[in-house]
Amino acid sequence: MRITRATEYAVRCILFLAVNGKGEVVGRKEIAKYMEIPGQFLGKIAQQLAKAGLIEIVQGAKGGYRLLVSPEKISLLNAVEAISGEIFLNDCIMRPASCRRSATCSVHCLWERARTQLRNTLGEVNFAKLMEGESCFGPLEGSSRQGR
Amino acid sequence: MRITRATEYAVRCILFLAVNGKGEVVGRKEIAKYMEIPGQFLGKIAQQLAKAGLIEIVQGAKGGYRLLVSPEKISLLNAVEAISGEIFLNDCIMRPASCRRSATCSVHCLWERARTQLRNTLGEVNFAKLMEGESCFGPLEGSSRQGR
DNA sequence: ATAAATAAGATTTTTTTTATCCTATATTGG
DNA sequence: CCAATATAGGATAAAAAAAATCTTATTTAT
Ligand code: SF4
Ligand code: SF4
Repeated sequence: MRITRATEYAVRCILFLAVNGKGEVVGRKEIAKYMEIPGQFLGKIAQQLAKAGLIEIVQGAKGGYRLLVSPEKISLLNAVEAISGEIFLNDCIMRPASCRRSATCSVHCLWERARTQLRNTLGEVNFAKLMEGESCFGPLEGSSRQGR
Repeated sequence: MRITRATEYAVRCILFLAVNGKGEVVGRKEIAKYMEIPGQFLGKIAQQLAKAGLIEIVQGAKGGYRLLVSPEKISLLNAVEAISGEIFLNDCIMRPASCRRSATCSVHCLWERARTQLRNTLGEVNFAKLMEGESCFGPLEGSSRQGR
């Protein structure tokens, strides 16, 4: 029940690009160095982010990555799912046919609820917020009170 | 971002024991057959459930497993964490020292929030509810409105 | 005693994750 | 145009985690 390292790296990468300004090209090595990401691995991750339309890859000397979408329009969920694919918590949520009980299983329903809630929480915060660091404090707007 | 098969099996096992009644000994093979769990694998899982104090293992002929705790006192979270250990969503939540940014990182805070929320959701439902199947419908008592 | 059942440790197999290697390609600047 | 610089992209390797099974030992009912 963990996000993968690749996902964590992707979040850091987007965050760094966001801080440097949307549209600004930042070298892969620079990102890797500052965000402590294995350089080549970042390359692979960038490919997926590009495929998801979040960044553009600029080749050649002075190449690097450029954020295509405004930070406030990228949610943490977008970043996570761009790398790991849609979040399901259990196989039966992804493919109900994988378990013959799924239609009537009350546990199944719980997973579904937990999943929706998790996705909502991650979907509520965007990278503009994350840059500011404000998301640490107070309740998220639009969400009913929950923890902290 | 998935629960493991072992965890899913553990949940099924407890559910089956709960349906058969607390204190009742049910053979491992019977559980495995009805709940479609690889028999020997269930043995391993049972060891962990026993270590967590949820079940008792009864050896010998007519042996099997016996639920030690009332279904209403076992939350889904208890079952999950008995097998997978405490839920953290990211390494930095488990060991803040693993990332030097953790003290000031706003993403870190988000993971913390998501984690708390997830654990709360799983902690709110118990196996008595799951047996009834009621947990599928309506909001969970005690929780502010969320999804569905 | 014997048969029936699980325990427990070791081991194997499979899958996923993480990372790197290598050749190709694009871009900049002289 | 050429050389230097950087990333792309496919293949592969290494490591870790998950899933399952094998083997021998132990326990208990009859
Ligand atoms: S038993 Fe329920 S929760 Fe488990 S896999 Fe089947 S449908 Fe999903
Ligand atoms: S950057 Fe933030 S979220 Fe990522 S590991 Fe470090 S503290 Fe955690």
